[in-house]
Amino acid sequence: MQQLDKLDYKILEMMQVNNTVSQRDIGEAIGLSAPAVQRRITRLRETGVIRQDISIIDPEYLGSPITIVVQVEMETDKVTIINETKERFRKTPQVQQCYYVTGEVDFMLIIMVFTMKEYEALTHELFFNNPGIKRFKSSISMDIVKYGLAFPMPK
Amino acid sequence: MQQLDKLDYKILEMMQVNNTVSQRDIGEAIGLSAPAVQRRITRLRETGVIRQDISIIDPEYLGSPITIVVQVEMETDKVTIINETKERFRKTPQVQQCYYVTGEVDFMLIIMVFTMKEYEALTHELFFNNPGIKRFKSSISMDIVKYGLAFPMPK
DNA sequence: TGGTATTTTGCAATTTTGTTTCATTTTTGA
DNA sequence: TCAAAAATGAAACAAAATTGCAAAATACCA
Repeated sequence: MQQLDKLDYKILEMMQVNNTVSQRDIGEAIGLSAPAVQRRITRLRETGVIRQDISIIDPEYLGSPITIVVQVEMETDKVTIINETKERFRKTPQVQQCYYVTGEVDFMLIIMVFTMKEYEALTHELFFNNPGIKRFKSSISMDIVKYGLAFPMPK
Repeated sequence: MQQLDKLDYKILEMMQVNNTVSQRDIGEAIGLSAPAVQRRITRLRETGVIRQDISIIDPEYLGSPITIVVQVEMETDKVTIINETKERFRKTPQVQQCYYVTGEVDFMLIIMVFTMKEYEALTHELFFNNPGIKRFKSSISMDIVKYGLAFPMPK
């Protein structure tokens, strides 16, 4: 993907908040025709700038969701162990996000489950059954103050 | 919103991964006509089960994004102070997510910036200029292992 | 259990949106 | 300055979403 211009930024800015706006409306907002907008969106998707298009679901309507921020400390820095662990986290559906971080701990996880029983089982699966893991600390969320993936466009 | 049924779950399951699939395709996958799917989606949106529809953008294409997990500890538990702080986090565009958590710290933030200068300025704005905040700890992400908001449907 | 009211559904028609074509304009690079 | 490449808008086209309506399924109550 060659350099993005200001029009691309504006399109991304709109779509990272609402990707159901029509190309006509986007075009009107930024001063382009619908086909021009459509070509840009297609290219943004093909090149991976737009990585995914999703609905954000409010889990409150599906039960009593429990969000937990988990800090994971590893025994070792061995690349193979780290990579295996990453792969396991990636494949676990309850893990919404996983960051490999600097500092005292190695991983930060955002996990969502619907019961504590489910979380307990998950900790066994993810942590206790994994010899590479030294310890983990769970912080339970009492309030999801902000929830999204949007960020300000640079410059 | 009255009780969701299995068909709603399936629709949500599909759309939380890709909300550009056509209603016809969804209908085919779950055994409903396109209009039936459309009515369900409309209701899911109106009632807030589907909270938002967005494009996920890969910030790598816009510069050198820096993701930071920040743990924030407050001086006090006073509700007004806590609420003001929540509101500030909510309104800050660089804050992607904010969880109010149990344990040693009070808030967990996922922050994205494009330069350390920007982060430094942000810490002043959010933390140093806020007397309610006792201390904060930044963990810089070296690798975003997993990145999303999807979760497994219950049951 | 039987009957009625309510809701949900599919089909067909309509409307809106997305996509393609093509000639023109703009930008790029030599 | 000029030629090649890229991007654009208008119009035509295709596909998707939406609406109206009658039939089927479900829920409710006597």
